[in-house]
Amino acid sequence: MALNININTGSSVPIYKQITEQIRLGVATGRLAVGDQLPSVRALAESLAINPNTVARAYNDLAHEGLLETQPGRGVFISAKRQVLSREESRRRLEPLINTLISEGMALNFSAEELQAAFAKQLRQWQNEKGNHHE
Amino acid sequence: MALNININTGSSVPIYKQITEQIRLGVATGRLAVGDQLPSVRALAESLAINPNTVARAYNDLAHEGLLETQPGRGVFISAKRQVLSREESRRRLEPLINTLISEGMALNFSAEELQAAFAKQLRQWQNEKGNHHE
Amino acid sequence: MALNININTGSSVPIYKQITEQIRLGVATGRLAVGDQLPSVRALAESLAINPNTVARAYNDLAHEGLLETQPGRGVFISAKRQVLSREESRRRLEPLINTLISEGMALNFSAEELQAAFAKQLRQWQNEKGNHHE
Amino acid sequence: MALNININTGSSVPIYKQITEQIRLGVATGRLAVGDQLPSVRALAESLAINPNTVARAYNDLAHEGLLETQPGRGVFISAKRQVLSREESRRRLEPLINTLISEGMALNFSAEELQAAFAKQLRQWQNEKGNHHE
DNA sequence: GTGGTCTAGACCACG
DNA sequence: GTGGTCTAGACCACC
Repeated sequence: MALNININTGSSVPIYKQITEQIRLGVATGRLAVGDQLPSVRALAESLAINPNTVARAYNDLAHEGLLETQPGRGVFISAKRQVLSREESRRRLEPLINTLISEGMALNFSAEELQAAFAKQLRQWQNEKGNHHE
Repeated sequence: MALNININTGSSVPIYKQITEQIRLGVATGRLAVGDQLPSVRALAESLAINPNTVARAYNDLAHEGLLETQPGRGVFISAKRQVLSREESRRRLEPLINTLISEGMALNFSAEELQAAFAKQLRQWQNEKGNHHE
Repeated sequence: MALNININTGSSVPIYKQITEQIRLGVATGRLAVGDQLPSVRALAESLAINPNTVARAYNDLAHEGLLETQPGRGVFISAKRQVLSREESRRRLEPLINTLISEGMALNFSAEELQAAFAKQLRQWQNEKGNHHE
Repeated sequence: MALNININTGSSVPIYKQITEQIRLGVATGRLAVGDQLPSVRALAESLAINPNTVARAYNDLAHEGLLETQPGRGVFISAKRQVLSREESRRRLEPLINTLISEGMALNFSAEELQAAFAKQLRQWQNEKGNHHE
């Protein structure tokens, strides 16, 4: 199944990050497998109606991470996924992300229960998306 | 209890956001109570070795959120909590925060269940902390 | 129709407020419609012969109010209208505006009835104006 | 009846202006008559728990306007009220005040009807206050 | 002393 | 090209 990238130009998240994030996630969720081919810089830029430089930057970032490879003349491919972080290191990185969400959520006047519910709801939506790709 | 703000000038997170974040956190945990006076713009700027304008911007943002009040000539104070944003707007702002956590969490190879559990655990810690400050 | 902003540097009203005020007015009267692009920070600063930071601050304030959106690298646009503040907060902010009008009006020796009449008259003019822009 | 001045230190309106405004209004509404004595700078400062300099500045402003006179050694008194502005000039000054209220009110998402109602309601409150003083 | 406003000019991220 | 952030330093209003 081809990767379907969605861009929100109104968001404060930079476009190139939206792209890298979605590809990274596609790999993490199994939607993109090792060896899969991605659209060319030009093709993706055109289909998203954005600047080719922006796509190039996203691909470039991912190539530096080793998540994909550009084979000149052939195209762009997902390369082997490597588990670089230890479980413990992953937890260490996760914690501040959670704390940020909690403190900002509380500043927005949400109770712990509301935050919990909103988080669970959003998680379910993500899982549904993932489920659909496996059909 | 005095608030101790720490700044990391090397971080990609803007300084003024590091400040707002830590003050929000102080309020959320109960370390900062309604009516508490914060250090003056100049004093905080000096102790952090940053420009007063940067502190002023942080205070300004929080004042707009209704978290604190600036009284020209007198100082800066934690204000009584009130619902400044509409619920709809609050939800609109909460959503991207949650999505960031989920997508980064998944990029870290955590399952939905693990994320949910980690979030719930962290929330419980916050509530305990807050309880302690209310003694 | 292009928005024509006029600045009075001699006024005691801060420049950034003169700007926000005129843009708010443009939106309220319908002269500025959703999706319209505003002049860039630098362009407006140059045409008004003021510092770009001052324009940026005005735009920033309006963005926080939800009246416009800044898209880094692309420009500044009028955003779809939405209820950003809670009704309670909106009323809280409206009240001092009304009180100022009343006390200044009374200082000008107008009776309550005269003020009421003048206000109603002005309101009608606004509605006519707005109607014209919607044609 | 003695003048009862109320100060709101949390307001964005400077304290000295709150004082001048209330005295000006007391005269306009007849609550303060020509020849009435005002509390001394020191006495008023103490009763309001504010800085004497602030009271002095307020009295000073009003003395410059000719609304009150300080008679050294005797006290501060309301002096003759003079109608300085022509009716037409008053109207010219009133109009922009009304327009500001309307455009800001609309930016706060209030309809013309809501603005009209809020204005009428606030006006009634002012009249009740005035009425009470005449009892 | 306090915060508010403005300028001038720099550097960065983004498209 | 766009806006975002930060610094340095000035002047003002207020207390």
